[in-house]
Formats: sequence, structure tokens, C-alpha cells
Amino acid sequence: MDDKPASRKRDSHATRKRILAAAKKEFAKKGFGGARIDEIALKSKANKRMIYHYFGNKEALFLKTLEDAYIDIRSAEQSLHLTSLDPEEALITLVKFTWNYYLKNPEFITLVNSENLHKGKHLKKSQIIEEISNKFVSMVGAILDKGFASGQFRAGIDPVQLNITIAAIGYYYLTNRYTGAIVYQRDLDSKAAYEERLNFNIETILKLVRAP
Amino acid sequence: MDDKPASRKRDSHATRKRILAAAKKEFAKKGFGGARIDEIALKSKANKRMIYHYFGNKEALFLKTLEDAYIDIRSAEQSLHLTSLDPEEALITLVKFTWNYYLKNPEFITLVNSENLHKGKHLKKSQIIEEISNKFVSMVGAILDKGFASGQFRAGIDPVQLNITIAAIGYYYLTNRYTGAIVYQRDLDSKAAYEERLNFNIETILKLVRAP
DNA sequence: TTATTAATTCACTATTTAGTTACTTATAAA
DNA sequence: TTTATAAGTAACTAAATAGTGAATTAATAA
Repeated sequence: MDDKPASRKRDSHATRKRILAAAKKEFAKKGFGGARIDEIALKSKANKRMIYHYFGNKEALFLKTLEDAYIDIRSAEQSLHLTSLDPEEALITLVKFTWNYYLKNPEFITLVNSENLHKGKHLKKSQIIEEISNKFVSMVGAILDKGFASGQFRAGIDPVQLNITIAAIGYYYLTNRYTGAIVYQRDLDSKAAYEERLNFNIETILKLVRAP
Repeated sequence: MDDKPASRKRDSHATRKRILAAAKKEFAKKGFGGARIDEIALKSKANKRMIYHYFGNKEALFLKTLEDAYIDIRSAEQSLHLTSLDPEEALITLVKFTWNYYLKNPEFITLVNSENLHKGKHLKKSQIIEEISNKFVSMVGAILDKGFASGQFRAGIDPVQLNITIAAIGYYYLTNRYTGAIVYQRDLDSKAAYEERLNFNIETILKLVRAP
């Protein structure tokens, strides 16, 4: 009758996953310094000892959490297959994707912020990040080349600066929407506000790249 | 002869200032959660008890630190007297100022990041922020109006979105330059890199506002 | 069945932490 | 000089914190 085995009482894979999921939330919510290992143990329903058993210490756990976050966004970007689109359409898609990814994965932003607060000391130790980032930059470079060849884009646009700008205009708005709402005395956190900002961002990028 | 009084052994004003200066550094370096009151006491050469005497608790000290940071940048902006400049020149000046302020006051960025991690809970309690921010937004609005009247700028640009964008393209680059250097495998932290980015940012803003 | 391996738990520690109690002492006004 | 006020200090606490030693127990291979 019951073809599912009784839920395993010992499952290192599942335990690791639960720990990483809880760590992502905790680090994202409170930053590296504010995050508590005891809280991660509690939320993951793992014994605290297991965190040290699998990940070593708080810093190594943070690095693994951060690596996973980068792997997730980069593989999502790859699956957009932007190079097969019309160049302008490709950039619009990228701006939209970036915005929506940040919006739906707020942990990504706060993890990266926390890592930058520590001047990249954890990520520097990572083996995997450079590889997955390379593909991404060259993809945007290819879009720019294609757009220049077709006469849609102007020449000499640096793909790294463009990438940074695409990230910046979404990332900054979302990460700073709480102080922004106070400073600008405007609701920046509603569906309508999100839509307005995304349209503004698309316009910004298109005006930046279009041939005169 | 000696018209300066011998340095007072009791000087509440000086002590408050030393505490605030140390708090700014400590909160900026480690975030709210990572900052340590004992460290602030040590660095300010004040007794820890004085911190609680003058500021109440860690959260209130953080709010005061943050308020001072906002007051500083807003008053510096006011003294640019942008509205008396040619509109395009005014925007270029603002982009340059914003960039250089962030560059020379890295604490501002990390304090604001930390506050946003906590969803603005401290700044919400502030009385003073809204007042000083109002002036700023209307100043940029006035520049845009003037530029439209002269035919230099296009119509319908939202000053709040423009402000956010001007901040974003500088802020994001600088706050994320450590992970950025790893991801993009490029030195983002040199004088040449700064200059390149600032020029790119000026270009971005001008292309965004210029009349077609 | 037995031995081995590894997942898991429990109880613990040394240190750090925000915040406090109770005190001393310099300053300035009356 | 006296006295009130406020600046400053020392010693403390209760709770939290990252990290550990050692035992227990479930799964698996021999």
C-alpha cells in the first residue's frame, strides 16, 4: 500500500538543504553580523552541531549561502537565451528579468550587500564565481555587437559598465525603497510603483544604447 | 596671554561628538547588528555609561548617527546652488557631486544600507528627515522645468525617478565594487576606474533627459 | 548477525554583549 | 565657600553567542 518509504530519519542531503534555506533567510534578514547560528538551527529544525559538521563555521556557511545565490541568478540568466533575440528586445528582456529577479528574490540583494560590507572577503575565497560570471558578461557583449552591426546601437559601449548600470537602476531602487519612501515621501513599494520604475528603467537603458 | 581656556576635563559637547564619530565608523563598518557598543566606547575614549547617558540605547544611537549623515549630505547639496546654473550644467554638477560625496563618505552608503536591511525602522522615527529632503527634490524639479523651458530637456521627466537614478548609478557601483571586482574580474577600485565610471554616469543621465 | 560508518543529539564552555547600579568628582551659580 | 547639577567612572549582571566533546543511534556493508 504505502510505496513511499517511511520518511527517513537520517538524510544528510535534506538536512543540508534545510540548513542552507534557513541560513539564506537569516543572513539576508540580519546581515552576517546580526545573523545567529542558533536561529538558523532552530528554523532549519537541525541540531546546531550539524551546521558545524557540514559547513565548518559561520563564515564558511555564509560563503556557501552566497555562492548558491549567485549560481541561481546566473543560471536563470543563461536560460533567457538572449543572444537569439533582436538586440533591443534582448536588452529589454534583461532589464525586466533583472528587476523581477531582485523583486522576487530579495535575499539576493541583502546577501550581496552584507558581503560588500565585508569588502568581499568571503567571495574572494570562492572557486566557482568567476567561471559563471564570465559567460554572463560575454553574453551582454554579444548583444551589443549584434545591435551595433544592425545599426540599432551606437558604437563603443562597454558591456561591463552597461551591466553595472542595468543592475544599479533596479537594485538601488529595491534595496533602498524603505529609506527612499521616507526621503521622497512617496510609496515606492506598491505594484503601481514597481511598474512605473521598471518602465523608467527600460527607457533609461534604451536611451543609453540607441544609435543617434 | 592664553585666551583659550585650558582644555576642559568635562565637556559634554566634545564627548557627544567623539561618541557620534566613533559610532558612525563602527556602524558603517559592521552594520547595526555587527556593531559593538563596547567598541564605540573604546574608540571614542568615552566611558560606555556615557553612551547610554546621552543616547539611551543602541537603536537611538544608530538613529542619531543616521540623521547626522543625511543632514550632512543634504546641506552639502543645498550649497551647490544648482538652480542658478544652466540646466545641463546643473545636472552634470549634481551627478559629479553625488559620486564624489559617496566616494569620500563611504560611511553614508553603508549606514543607509544597514537601515534598509531593517526596513527603515529607525529612520521612520525621525522628525527631521522629511523636511530636509523636500527641498532637495524640488530643486531637481526646478532644474528639469528650466531645462524644458529652454528646449534642452524633454517633457514629462519625473524628478523623483531621475533622482533615484542619479543616486543609483553611483551608489550601486561603489557599494558593490568588492563583489563587482570578483564578478567582472576587473579592478573597479582605482582612480582610473572611478573616472571612467563617472563619465559613463554623466553620459547616462544626459542621454536620459535631453530633448530628442 | 556483526562491524563500520556517519547522522544526530545533548550538555557544556569561554567569551561577548547590551544595558545597569551605585558611586565619585569637576564645574558653576548663589 | 557652599551647594546643586551634571560629567564621568568602575564594577557588575543576565542573557546571548560561536563553537566543542563525547555519547547515541540509524543505516549499510561484510
